[in-house]
Amino acid sequence: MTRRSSSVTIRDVAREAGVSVATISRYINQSARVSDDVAERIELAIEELNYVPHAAARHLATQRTRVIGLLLTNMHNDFFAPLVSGIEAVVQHQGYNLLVATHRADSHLDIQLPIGSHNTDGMIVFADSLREDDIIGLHRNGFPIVLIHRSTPDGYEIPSVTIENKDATCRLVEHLITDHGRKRILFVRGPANQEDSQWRELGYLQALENHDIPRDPQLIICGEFEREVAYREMVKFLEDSQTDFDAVFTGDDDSAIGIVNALVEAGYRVPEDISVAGFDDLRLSAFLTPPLTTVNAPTELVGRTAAEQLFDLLTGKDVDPIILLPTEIVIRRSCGCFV
Amino acid sequence: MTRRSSSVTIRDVAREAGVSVATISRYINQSARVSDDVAERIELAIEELNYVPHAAARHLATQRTRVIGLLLTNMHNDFFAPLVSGIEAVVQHQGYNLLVATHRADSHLDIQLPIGSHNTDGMIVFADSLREDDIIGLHRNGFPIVLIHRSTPDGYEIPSVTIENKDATCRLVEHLITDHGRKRILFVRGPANQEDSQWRELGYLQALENHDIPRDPQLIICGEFEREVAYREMVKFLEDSQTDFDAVFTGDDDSAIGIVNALVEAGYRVPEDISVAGFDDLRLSAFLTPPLTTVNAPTELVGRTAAEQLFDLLTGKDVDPIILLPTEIVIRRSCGCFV
DNA sequence: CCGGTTTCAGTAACCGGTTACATTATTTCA
DNA sequence: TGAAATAATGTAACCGGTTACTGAAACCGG
Repeated sequence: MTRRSSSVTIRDVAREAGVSVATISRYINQSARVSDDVAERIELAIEELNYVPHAAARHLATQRTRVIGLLLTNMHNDFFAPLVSGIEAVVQHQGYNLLVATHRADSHLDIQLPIGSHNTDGMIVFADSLREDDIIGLHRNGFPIVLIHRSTPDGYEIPSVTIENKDATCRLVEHLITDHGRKRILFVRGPANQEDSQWRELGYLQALENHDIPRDPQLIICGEFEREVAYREMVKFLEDSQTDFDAVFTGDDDSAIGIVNALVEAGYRVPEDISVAGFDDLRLSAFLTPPLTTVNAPTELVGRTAAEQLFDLLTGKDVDPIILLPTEIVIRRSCGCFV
Repeated sequence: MTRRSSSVTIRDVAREAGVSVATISRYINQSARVSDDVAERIELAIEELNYVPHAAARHLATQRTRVIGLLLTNMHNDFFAPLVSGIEAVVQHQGYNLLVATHRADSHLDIQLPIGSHNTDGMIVFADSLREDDIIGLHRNGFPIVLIHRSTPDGYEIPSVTIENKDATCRLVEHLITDHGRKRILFVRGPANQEDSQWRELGYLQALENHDIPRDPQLIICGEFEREVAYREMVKFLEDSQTDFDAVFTGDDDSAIGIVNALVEAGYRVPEDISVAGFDDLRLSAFLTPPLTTVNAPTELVGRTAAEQLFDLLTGKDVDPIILLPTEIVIRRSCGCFV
């Protein structure tokens, strides 16, 4: 009948220990010394009553949630496991909690964001999980944000952690050209509005240009960074297109898997007939048959770095506005090399 | 100087709209009708002031957080992506948020759990991420819990969502025996204290027994459900052991990848020389070369189901104490079949 | 026209912590 | 020895919502 919840509060503990609530609070938060005698009684009372502080009450009083948010576009791609893992490690180390949500930038704008200043102390925003004006809006309100796999909007200083895409892609495609003599290289692009995908496409085009290979729009198909989509598109390409090709560069490893599968099913040998290279270096890429030549993206490090940036932001430390993490070409078998 | 945060509160909105805070609250929560006139003024005031309700204050007043917790052992294995994805979908659909944390059952017990009754309305506990007495303790306090990949402790009615392990394993191993004539089947087990691993081992042993094949302790190695560990152990086995074998069944697909890799490196052909089969049917398993014969575990469904169970628990609905989701054998190429 | 509902809105007590300020006891040191 | 500094604790006002209770106006049937 009474509204009082069954949970034991700080006042119960205070009564049990024979001290004031302030003292309990100070003891718990170590915010001031308490005498040994009192400390012991408090310890006992807490034990006795099985007291657990009420998070919401604490958040309300302190105006901090000790929670940080992570906004992703989806969670089912294997790419996200190390990303979340890296973030989680830092968050846990800092004694914070991690709130995870998925959201698409294009979704109904008027609905309330699952995470934001109302329930987290700061957030990490992945790629195009949030519209630019929403990001700016939050930032303008002083809400700490770190962007990953997405650059800072012009004119704003929102820290961002990205990886080097273009140059590595260019060098890897050049590897296909110079070391394996490939000239007709199919490019499998990702989502149009995702920066990683755009940079990788630029790197691909750059490599062609560097070697005076004319670009052929026929040689670009769209895999959406999704294995199944890439597989389907590749099958369709093999059936419909008369365009011949001798290599495939995919903007992501996940697609590369689908591509290789489609190729093998169609009777091509990888890498003898067709060289294949990807981007990401997923945990599984080394174990594929043939092992996938790719670009290593330090995904867990991206997560870790972004989380650290965010905590620097929260503690008022200086924060690098832009962090560009290096990537590294990983030569394996799928391009044609013997390793 | 003042402690007052810069954020706008419900009282500001009330003043702006010329009504009381109660009315604002009622309007926002749709907990009672307000006249159209008032509704419009409130809407305007909220817009004008850019008001966002303070989550902690709301939680404190309602004694609900609208957050559910997910406790995992780690996050880096690809297995977790669909699991989390499934949970997240339901949680989002219910208008809740998802708090994710990792924890090991064996870690220092006295440290406060990252999630629990203090900051979530309920939680989903994966396998051995939490000690049995901690689970029971929380449950005794009336905290809603759903277990996944772990059965209910004896004598308690904590809902659990698990998958059928033993029978499917048995049948798959029998497939290796009867359809491919394998008799010396290596088993790669997972963590000793994980139930899935235990059941799969029982299924393996059952299959041997059904076909009068003597069990050989030499033919069991430990892969810990980790690709790299399985790889290393397999390499070691190939170097050290004189024991011959003609098939490998691994308790999980992740290990199977490492196993195949070790076998291929050692000059074996899969499946011509050695049949390989796994368990899980990870997204990538179909794309491996050769495609992996395995048992399909409905991992996303496990997540979805567990989340639904938890919400039933939260809303006082009847909850199945035990849900055992069916698994299905998936025959591909790695066992030796032509598909 | 009148008592009884129904509808809409306001007042203020609460949720369970934190912390500024006040108070008392204990040292410290000239 | 006594004034000042220090240490340990208590009191009560917050934090920003929700909601039980109350009151006023509108509505309704007879």
